[in-house]
Amino acid sequence: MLNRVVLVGRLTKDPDLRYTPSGAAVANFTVAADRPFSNQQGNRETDFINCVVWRRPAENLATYMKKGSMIGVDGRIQTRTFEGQDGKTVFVTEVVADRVQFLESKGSSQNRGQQPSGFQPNQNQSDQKPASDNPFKDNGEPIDISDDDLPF
Amino acid sequence: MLNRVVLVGRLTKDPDLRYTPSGAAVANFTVAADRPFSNQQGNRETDFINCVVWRRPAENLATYMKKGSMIGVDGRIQTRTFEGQDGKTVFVTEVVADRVQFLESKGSSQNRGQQPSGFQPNQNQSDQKPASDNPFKDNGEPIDISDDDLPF
Amino acid sequence: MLNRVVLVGRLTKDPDLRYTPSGAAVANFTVAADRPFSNQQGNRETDFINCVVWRRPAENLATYMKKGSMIGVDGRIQTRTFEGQDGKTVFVTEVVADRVQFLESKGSSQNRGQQPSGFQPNQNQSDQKPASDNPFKDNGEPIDISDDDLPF
Amino acid sequence: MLNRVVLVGRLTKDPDLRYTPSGAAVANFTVAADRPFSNQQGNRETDFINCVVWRRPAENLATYMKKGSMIGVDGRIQTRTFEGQDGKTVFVTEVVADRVQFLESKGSSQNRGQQPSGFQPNQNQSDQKPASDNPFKDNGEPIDISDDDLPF
DNA sequence: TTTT
DNA sequence: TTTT
Repeated sequence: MLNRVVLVGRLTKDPDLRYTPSGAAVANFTVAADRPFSNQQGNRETDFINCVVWRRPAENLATYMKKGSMIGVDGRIQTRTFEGQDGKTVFVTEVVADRVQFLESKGSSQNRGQQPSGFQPNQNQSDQKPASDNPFKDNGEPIDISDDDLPF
Repeated sequence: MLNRVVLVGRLTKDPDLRYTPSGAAVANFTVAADRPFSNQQGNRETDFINCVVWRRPAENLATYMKKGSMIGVDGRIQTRTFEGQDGKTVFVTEVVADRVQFLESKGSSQNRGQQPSGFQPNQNQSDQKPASDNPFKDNGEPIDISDDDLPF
Repeated sequence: MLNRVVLVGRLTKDPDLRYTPSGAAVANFTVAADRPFSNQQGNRETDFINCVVWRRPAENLATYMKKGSMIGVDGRIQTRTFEGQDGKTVFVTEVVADRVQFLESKGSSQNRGQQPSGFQPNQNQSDQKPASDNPFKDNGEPIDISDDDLPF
Repeated sequence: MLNRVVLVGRLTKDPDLRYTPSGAAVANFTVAADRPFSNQQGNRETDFINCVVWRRPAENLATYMKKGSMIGVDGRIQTRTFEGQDGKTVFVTEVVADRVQFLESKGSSQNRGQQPSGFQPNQNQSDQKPASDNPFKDNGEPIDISDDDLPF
């Protein structure tokens, strides 16, 4: 009856932006958050937390943040199940972000080189990623996500 | 680099208390947290969030709380993987509780009847649960949990 | 740029419900939250955290919760200043609740006796509280709260 | 009984590091956190949240972070009172940090010019601040803070 | 007493 | 100005 999560960490990959049949934007992303203390072997571990954000913040995230960018997430834990390809029920635990805070735009050097540094939208994605043979993955076209997942 | 979770909800079952080979107590439990708003079909959904707590609070949880008890959890999200029985890697996302707050001891009527209400430890579990044929599950004996999972 | 608070504790007094000139409900209340550990003198201290909630949840809080009731609060810290009666600037730090969760309805015995226990609205407040000679305090009439404080 | 705060924002001034009579380090600082949405007049407001951190993290904060640095704070709300200089009781609400996360070391240009950019400790504070005539303020000597405030 |  |  209360369910609140706050994360600060880095994106493990570029956000994956898609659209529901009804046109709602949804972005999936993973936050890598280093644990504050080291384990018994003396090294610090990292949690890789799957997150999802809907609508306008989803589009902003995909525009401004990329692999390695540091972000803050304010949201809640959601659990859901779906039918796996082998017919088995798959259990998913993920964070639904109410708000995403951009904490760094991942400067020039890690920016795939040719990119000027600074806070520029990644408009021409065609320069940056090889064309996908999945026509639904990289061009913002509707894919098979149910509108039932919309949080509000 | 920041990773904080706060939950309030009810236990979906009695906490599952075990011990590592080195004798550290660990309790697994699931918190059911109703979402505050209803979905498009007009009904409220629930998230079922797997949690783990170590050491003394694990023993207290198993002693005082049971299926249906309302608790608060202050912790962090942890992700880990293990080898499934089919050889595949299983990904787990769960909450490691730093602190568990007892908000209700689940009063008499749901207390399997014969129990007096109030805040009594569940000492003689033998009255309450059928004997398990897994000798490691219900008597607090060490089972196969790695001490590597100890958070500190 | 991220600002999140979660509290669980008890109301130190009945919520104070008022209305802005434009008719928006606002309730002030204080949450007593015991610290988890005891101090050097061996006793546990308590934090008394001032909170405010707006609109419908404000009215619900005033209807269903009272002094001693346990609640959960999900919100953010707000700071503001105002001119004190001595002309000095007063600094206020309080929690603005986005959501308030009722965790207990404060059972019968503490319920001013004549009240049946359970989850009944306190409709006829006139039975319960002596009439105030401040006409603005107990009858829901507009008082001097600025609409500027409205969070959204 | 649960009391958790997470903040991300910028320091409004250099952290104020002091020591208790028994030698425990304590740093006071204020975090400026912009609200996510704009008010009715169309501008975004900011909350200025007073915080305190003890021991080693206090010294690290004072060493590595300064006015304008972005930090994350994981802690709890604390309220306390003290006798004001006019004999009146003063009420304080502040955040006690369990953990402080450095999110930016405040690069060169804002670094008072002569400082090389990067993540260097501010060792020779004498270059940066005018000598104080209060011998207790800038040299790490014990001042009048009670050890009673120590959180653990 | 306020940061970018 | 403090709750159980």
